[in-house]
Amino acid sequence: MATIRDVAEKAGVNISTVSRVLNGKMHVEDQTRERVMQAVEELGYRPNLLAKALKERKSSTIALIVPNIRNQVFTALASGVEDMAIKCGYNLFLCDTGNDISIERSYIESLRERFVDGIIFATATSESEHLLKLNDDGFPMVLLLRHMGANIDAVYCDNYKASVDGTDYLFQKGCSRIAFLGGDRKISAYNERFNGYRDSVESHGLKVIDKLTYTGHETTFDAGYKAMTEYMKAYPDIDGLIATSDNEAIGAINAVKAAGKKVPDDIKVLGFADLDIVKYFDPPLSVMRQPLYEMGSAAVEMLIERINNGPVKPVRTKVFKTELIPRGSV
Amino acid sequence: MATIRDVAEKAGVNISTVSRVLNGKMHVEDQTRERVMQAVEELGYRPNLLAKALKERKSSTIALIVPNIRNQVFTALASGVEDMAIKCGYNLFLCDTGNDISIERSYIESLRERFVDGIIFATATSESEHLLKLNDDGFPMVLLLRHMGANIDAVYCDNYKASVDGTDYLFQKGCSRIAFLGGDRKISAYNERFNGYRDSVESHGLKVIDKLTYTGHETTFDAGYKAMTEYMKAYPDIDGLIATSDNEAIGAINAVKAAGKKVPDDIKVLGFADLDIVKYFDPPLSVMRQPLYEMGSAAVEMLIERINNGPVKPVRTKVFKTELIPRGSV
DNA sequence: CTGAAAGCGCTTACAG
DNA sequence: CTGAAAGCGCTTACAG
Repeated sequence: MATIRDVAEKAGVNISTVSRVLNGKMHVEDQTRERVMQAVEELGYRPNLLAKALKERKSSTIALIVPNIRNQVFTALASGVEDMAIKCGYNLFLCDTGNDISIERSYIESLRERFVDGIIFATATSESEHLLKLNDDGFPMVLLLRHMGANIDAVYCDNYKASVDGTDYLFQKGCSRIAFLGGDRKISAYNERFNGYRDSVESHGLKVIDKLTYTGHETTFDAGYKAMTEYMKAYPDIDGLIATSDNEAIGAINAVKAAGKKVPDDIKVLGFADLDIVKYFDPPLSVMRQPLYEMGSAAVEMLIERINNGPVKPVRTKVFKTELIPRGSV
Repeated sequence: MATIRDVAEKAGVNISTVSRVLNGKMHVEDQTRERVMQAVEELGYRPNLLAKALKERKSSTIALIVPNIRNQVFTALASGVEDMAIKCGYNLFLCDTGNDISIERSYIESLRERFVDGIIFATATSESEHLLKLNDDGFPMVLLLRHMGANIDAVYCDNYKASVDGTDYLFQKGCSRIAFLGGDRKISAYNERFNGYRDSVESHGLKVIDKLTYTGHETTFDAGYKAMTEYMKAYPDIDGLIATSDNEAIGAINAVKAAGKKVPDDIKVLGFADLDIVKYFDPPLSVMRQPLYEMGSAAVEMLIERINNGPVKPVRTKVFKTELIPRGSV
């Protein structure tokens, strides 16, 4: 590989001049520029970004940390993050923690050793003290999907309102006995969605159906199936379900079918996210839609702003609106 | 951040000694090592991997290039790639080309500027001349899922045999009029699956049903829906379908249902991949299973071997077996 | 076993 | 507008 030295030699100038031409910061005489560019061309010169980064103390890389990339929620997020990162001149490291906090820690360590300019976390829980600490260190970071209160930049959606609206919608469609299918309360999104559900149900003078057994679970198809099966046993009069994830909603629908009941006639089911596949199910899943791709893009924009401006500016949050997408399951 | 110089000073040794302790290559006296490690500890020293990479000409990063991360085939692959990369001490760049060859080119350029040690491509087509060239340059790379003939390391599955077996299976289950739902023939996997289908059908003395209109299409739900709808019109006696992707298969099943027919009673549908979600559909999708996660891991192992051994060794390929997973759709 | 020095390929004050 | 020099933080021959 040709270096800046080779280019300088070929063009008959000093390496600093080559650097100036390539970075376009200072005025360089047209003739000189021409000669440099020609040398660059002829040698097929490509700058060594490692050297540049070492000197500039800026790598133009960012990282996205997710708990499980095979969950389509995070895939959609990753897609938005990746596209925007590239658009802004950054390359993206993908890190999958598998929900293991010690793996997350070691990711953070190696990413800092690589001088990534910032990190987007889609893994925050109320127990993520290491994230608080990282933020206090002034390291550029943005929480995505899940927040930790007011001290860290974050992009998420209006989970509480979405859940109120979603539950109200089920009532409006004739449900009178609505259960909630949650996720780990240590995750802000799930906690807020529970609160929204609870407030809607109580405002209708009814009682919450939420077996706290499911508090610690993951939002998987199988968890949804299992939970719905038990709900139907424990509360035979259930006629509606709001799930905190599409995966659980689909699993729950399968459980309803397996029990010989019908969706939406016997039990209406509302999902949360609008993953790419859910409209192809039978019945197509009605959801509170989160604009995941756009949220991913927004997180990158926020992160880059933080990278450029440093930790001085006030903490920012961007809260996306959810949208009810009525389909066949309600 | 503390540097190696700070550590050396604190420990009262030369920076080269610090380097030796940290890299553990040469013998260092126990006392000296102790002092160094203590200084490292006290300062919270972390090495600058950019500087290390610049000096060693090895970044310990690799990249995965996919056409569309939102297609679960590539998510499953990425999961295997990421886990194995981390296990081997590499960080992973994720690059999504959106099937745009000029974006792929610019990814390759920036990745080389970042001195990634190698790249895994899940994007190869018969028109990927730039990949041929990169390989000729001696750059470490592995093709994943799709190969380009014998000159580049590759990991894929036995598409031809899988397709023969899959089609035979449909015959065995009583089908006599089996259509094929393909993908772009410029992609080795799709081409080989067509060939397998064709040979099976012809060995039964029957004719291929494959509207070449679909040759250039993407393997999406909607493409599957549309194609199946037209197939049913053009060939009302169709009683089986082998799809080259799960997405198309699901779309096709929906088309069958929409036409008032039943799967599998009227038309049997076989998918290809075994994406995480397909067993939750109604009916659950029968598939030829590709071990995507394992294929991703294997590609990393092959790539790292290539990185360590250079371009001298003969080209290697690893071909995974597929497995028939019978479920409800056949 | 350890130190002093050179160098990886850049950028950027500092001169002129 | 351009050049010469220092330095980013490491590793690794070269001496001793």
